[in-house]
Amino acid sequence: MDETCCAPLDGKVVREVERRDSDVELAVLSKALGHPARVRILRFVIAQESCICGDIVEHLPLAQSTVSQHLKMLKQAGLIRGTIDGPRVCYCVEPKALQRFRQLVSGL
Amino acid sequence: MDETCCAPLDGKVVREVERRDSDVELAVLSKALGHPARVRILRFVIAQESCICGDIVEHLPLAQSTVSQHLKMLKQAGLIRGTIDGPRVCYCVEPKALQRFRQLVSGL
DNA sequence: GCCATTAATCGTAATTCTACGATACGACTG
DNA sequence: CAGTCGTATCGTAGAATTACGATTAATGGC
Repeated sequence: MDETCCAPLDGKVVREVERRDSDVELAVLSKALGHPARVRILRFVIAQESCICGDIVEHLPLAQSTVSQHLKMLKQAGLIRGTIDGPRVCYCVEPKALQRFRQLVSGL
Repeated sequence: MDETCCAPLDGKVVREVERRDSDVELAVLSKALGHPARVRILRFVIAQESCICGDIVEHLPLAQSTVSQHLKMLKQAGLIRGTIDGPRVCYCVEPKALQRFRQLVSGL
């Protein structure tokens, strides 16, 4: 076995790595909300607490395909989740991700 | 005088406009932190509380011109301020903007 | 099974971002 | 006043984002 491979990291190194991870984590979440349409979508989803994609499209001055793209980005960042409900897709917020975002921003 | 011009808005309209403004406001701030390098720069500036541009460049694996670009974006979003200090530029955080960002994210 | 409905994906054009080296600019130093 | 140091800006190439219409895929009703 290679001693250096899995040797325990000291506290300083651990914190260093964690900090860099959280740089990326915060950047990913921030980027997801880096467009007004996505802020609006997220707020709408939170307000409605469960909402069908079509409702979001109606609520925004954007094409269905564009909204779908924005939803995809929010989903990839982990901020929302989409569950299939018959022929529709029901979107809802992912509270843990939102909480994590709050935590990271508060911790700045 | 045109009555419709400066007529008082009713509460509903005011809240509507405020909400849309804050969509953009949150998007602008989020976008500024939508890149790991900028998160790292902001954290560095906060940690050092006052720091020379050159120190930031040393601290990141990026060219000086790239760092300067990122600083410009953070400045344009209002998150940092740069004051000229002799031949150098001293960057520091803009606490009000940071506080506003926290407020907007908490309010989601 | 066929059709309508709903949402995702594809293709594409225009714009913006990211990174770099090179260059310009402003302010001290000798 | 010439030179140096620290930053900003310019030019540019490649990647990513944003928007749309057209198409595809999946589901439920007839």
